[in-house]
Amino acid sequence: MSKTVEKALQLLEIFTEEKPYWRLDEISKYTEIPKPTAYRLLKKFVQFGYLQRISFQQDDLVIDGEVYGLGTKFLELGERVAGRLDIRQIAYPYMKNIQMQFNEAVQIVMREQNQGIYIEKIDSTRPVRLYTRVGRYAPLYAGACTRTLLAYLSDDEIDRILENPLNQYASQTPTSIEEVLKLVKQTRESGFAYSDSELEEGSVSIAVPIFDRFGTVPYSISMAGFSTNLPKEKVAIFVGPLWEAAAEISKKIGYTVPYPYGENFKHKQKEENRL
Amino acid sequence: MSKTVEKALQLLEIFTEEKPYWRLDEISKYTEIPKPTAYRLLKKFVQFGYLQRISFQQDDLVIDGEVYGLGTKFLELGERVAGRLDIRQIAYPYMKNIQMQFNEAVQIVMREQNQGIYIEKIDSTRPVRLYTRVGRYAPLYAGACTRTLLAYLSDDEIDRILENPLNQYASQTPTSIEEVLKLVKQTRESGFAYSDSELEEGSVSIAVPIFDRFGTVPYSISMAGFSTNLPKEKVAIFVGPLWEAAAEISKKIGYTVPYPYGENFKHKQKEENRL
DNA sequence: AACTGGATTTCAAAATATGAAACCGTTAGG
DNA sequence: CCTAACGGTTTCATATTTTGAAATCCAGTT
Repeated sequence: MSKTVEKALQLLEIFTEEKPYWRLDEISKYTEIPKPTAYRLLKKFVQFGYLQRISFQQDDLVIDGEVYGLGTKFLELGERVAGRLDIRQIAYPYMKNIQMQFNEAVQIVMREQNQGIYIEKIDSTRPVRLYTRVGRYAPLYAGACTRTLLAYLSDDEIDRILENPLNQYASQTPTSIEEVLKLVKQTRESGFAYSDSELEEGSVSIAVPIFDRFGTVPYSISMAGFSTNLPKEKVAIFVGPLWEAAAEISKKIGYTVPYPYGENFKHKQKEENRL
Repeated sequence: MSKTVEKALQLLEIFTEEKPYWRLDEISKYTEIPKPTAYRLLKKFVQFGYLQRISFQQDDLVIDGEVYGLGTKFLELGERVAGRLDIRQIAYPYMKNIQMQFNEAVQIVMREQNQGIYIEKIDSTRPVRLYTRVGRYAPLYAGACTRTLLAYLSDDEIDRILENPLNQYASQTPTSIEEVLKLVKQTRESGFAYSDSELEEGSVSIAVPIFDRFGTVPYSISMAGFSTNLPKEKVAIFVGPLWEAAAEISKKIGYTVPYPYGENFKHKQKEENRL
């Protein structure tokens, strides 16, 4: 059912970061959708603003050219989605504060079912710096920010999520359920997560949970950079300010219990949890 | 042709700022698409992440609830579109500078065929302040930022654009072609545009053009606020810094001719233009 | 003038969408 | 505890749409 729409939406999927612009016959060949069909779909998407015909004159991009690319309608609708995440406005000053202290990238990740999504970021201003992207999805089991989200789910939910196969993204991505559970346990005990080369080779991040009024952890806040600047031995230096920020943000979104910095974390966990 | 996809995309259009969340049978009634059909379309959109099922527990929103709303996929793709507009990175520091000087909202608008679209903004921090939104579309004939874009098109293009009917958005929206042309002429002669209550009642904005390497005006930069803070008599105070910023930005995107501040603007216009 | 690499259009066959009606699951009311 | 009401979901025969090979068009080349 809805095969036509499905085909249409699959067509949209090819406009990736890696290859954002396509000509009709490339699309037709790549997707194996015959030219006339692809043509008609593309035309509809253009009509609605989801795609645009673009061309490049040197570096400048001009509308109505010969290749297809994502349209500004996505900007519009993306902003509309962003608008309802008022955590962003709340968190921003605290993020800025941390970024100014350490000049590392700071980001907020939100849980969305079995994934995390970056919903706000501030980049560092170092000449060589890590880029994170708002809107990027990441698995819950790898990387500090998403693992923080995972750690504060119930054991049952964690099990359910870990039923899906684990991908190896970089040299230190945990590749077995046991490894993930061990890291989850660590996070629960220490109250923060540390990752090095789990999602991206050479990139390190430190994350702590943000609690909402129900005591669940819908968001995490993290710092990310390279291991030279964020070595594991110095974690304590960074975790403190992150906790402060997370505590303030949690309070503003309705968490009434005192934020369980470090030591206290452990007995926050439900009794029946096995980890 | 592509009726099915068309219907599907029309369905997406109902998720507006005014009514962002819908239940299935509301959708069915409102769009007059029978329930099973709407159901199947919605399901596909959810599957691809363009829509989400959401519910509200007090103020918090929870995934997998009973109403449909736009999905975070739009955040992702919106950021991707934003990424290719590197004018944003270039312009941001200059925008910030102006915002700090006057504490008014500052925005960059880009021309996209017959419309303008807000692609970057900084809000003022005043207690009562104007909100602009990135991703918002505006007509070229009304409002200072878009009229600046209009003014630097050729007469022919202006005529073509003004063939479309003019909407009245607020008390001062120009409602006849003559009015628009008069304002265009003013803008061309003075090198900036001023608007008061053209798009939104009570809101004022002042805009100047940003030139690219071809000498065309793909963007404009503007300040916006309320008439108490930005009265017409004091325009000169604001235009200067805006020109400075626009000149710097223009230079950075490849405009090699000296930026034609005020007086010089007039003879920049092509000879054959009638205005 | 002929060629080429693409984008469009055509049209009958084939696949898909359609929607009235039935069904299901949860909540509300008596 | 039963029944109603109200959504969401599924069914299935019919009707509409999609489909895509081939033909055509169009704008640069050669």
